[in-house]
Amino acid sequence: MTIRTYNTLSGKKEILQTIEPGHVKLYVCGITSYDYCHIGHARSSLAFDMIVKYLKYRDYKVTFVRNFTDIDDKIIARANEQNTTSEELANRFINEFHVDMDKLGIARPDIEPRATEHIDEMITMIGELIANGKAYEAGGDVYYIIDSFPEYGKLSKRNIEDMKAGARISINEQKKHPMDFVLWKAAKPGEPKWKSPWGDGRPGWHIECSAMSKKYLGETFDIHGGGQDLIFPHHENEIAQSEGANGKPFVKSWIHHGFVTIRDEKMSKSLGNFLTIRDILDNYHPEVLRFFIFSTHYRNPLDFSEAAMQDATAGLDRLYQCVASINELDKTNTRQDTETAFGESDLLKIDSLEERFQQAMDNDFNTAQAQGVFFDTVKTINKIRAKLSEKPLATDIDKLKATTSILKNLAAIMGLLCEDASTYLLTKKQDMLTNCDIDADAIEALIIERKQCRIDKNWSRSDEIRDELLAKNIELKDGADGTRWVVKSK
RNA sequence: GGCGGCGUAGCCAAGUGGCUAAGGCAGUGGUCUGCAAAACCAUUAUUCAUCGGUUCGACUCCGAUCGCCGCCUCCA
Repeated sequence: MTIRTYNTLSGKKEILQTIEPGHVKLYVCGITSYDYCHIGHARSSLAFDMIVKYLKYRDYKVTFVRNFTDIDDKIIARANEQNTTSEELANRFINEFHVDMDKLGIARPDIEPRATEHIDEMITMIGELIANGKAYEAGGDVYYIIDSFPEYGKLSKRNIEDMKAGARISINEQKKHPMDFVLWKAAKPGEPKWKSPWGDGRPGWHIECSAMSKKYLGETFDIHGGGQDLIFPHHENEIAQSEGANGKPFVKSWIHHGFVTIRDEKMSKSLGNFLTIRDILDNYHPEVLRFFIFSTHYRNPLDFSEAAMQDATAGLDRLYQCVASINELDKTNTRQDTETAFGESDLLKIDSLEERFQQAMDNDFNTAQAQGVFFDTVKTINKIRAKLSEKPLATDIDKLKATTSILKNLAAIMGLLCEDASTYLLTKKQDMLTNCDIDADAIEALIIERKQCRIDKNWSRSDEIRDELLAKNIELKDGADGTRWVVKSK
């Protein structure tokens, strides 16, 4: 089996063929660090975290580079507002980014290069572009000559003439062609600046990724990723820069993920429909966010809502409850005969779990389908669990435990089921209890009272207790081994 | 205006021309329960925005129409 990924450049799903056998070199555009991260950033980080984890699971070596843009107009403007330096501001939000990523359980990339630490590499590349006749200096700025790169537009599938018609390009007297983009910006008074052959200034946005990817991954590498909004102009310009300077293909395959929307609109500060990762984690377990993000394919838009998060919570709980119920099985009272609870079709489902998971994930990382495979398996496990007699077959228990173990390993690729199941459920229960009008001891006391009522067949008082607790969101579950309680979600 | 994408059940969401159109949430009926809950079983799209076309056969390919979204300025 082979992994196939959708390549924005070709517009098709393609078989993953790495330049160096068994080694994927991946570059992802990271954040501009001037504010807290929102759930769109979370989607980006989570998508590539999942991709890296899956590639490793499929035995690829992965070199993963994700940059920080720590110098740009927004950073300078925000630093001025806050009476600080752009360096301090950028560093502060890089730290906050790491705090959020750690909470989400996202593994660090192998290399996290910062733009300001690669000014020399950028200056070198800009020099090469000027030497190749693909850039010019004008008043301390350096611009890329769009017309010198005939393939300009090949990623975003647009042509220069059409874009001129769009007429939303700001007029800049310095530019020879309105679409020429800046490689180096002359410093304005009071702005951070670096020395260069064209005078003091700072790099344009796009050049950093060309320079840093070259340094860490080479002139041509396997996969470059980012959000769909980066296709144009950022990634288009990166191609022009890198291929213009190196004379070699830049990237084999481009992966772009979709947006998180709120009420079907892209999040943006101007619309005020903006949610930070922290806002979400205040109210939801990180795995709920992960479950939600991976419930659709990474290229589709994903609409955030409280209802969707409740659905995700219910789904994740179902997975954890299944794992917990199997963990609780013990083999102290088992049989050794051959009357298995597994039917033929059950075995077929159970035994094909990993293969079906791989099929889904090999197909452009189809996490939504993979989640379907998980639930299909959970259904089978629950069915067998319900069929087990009081004295079950030892090998049946082994099989159930082996299956949940595989399930957990596969779910971990999406960062799901990473906690101990009973700990997750218990913690959740305790968290929810703090919002209830009653404590655990009082609940236990009522359960004991109700137990006696039930022995006495005093059903009215027994039901009264149950209703009383239910009014406080506590739900009772009578089982063979006594009564348990759960906090009902709203 | 140009380009890209989407439209599958009440909601969310898979579906790489041919097998019963996955799965989740919600709902309904049943099993289990003293009654419930959970779990399990069954059930919920003769149909995939609409209309045409290609094909022996299309949710899947092509064209048109309608609706929604994104990019074309910073953006994950």
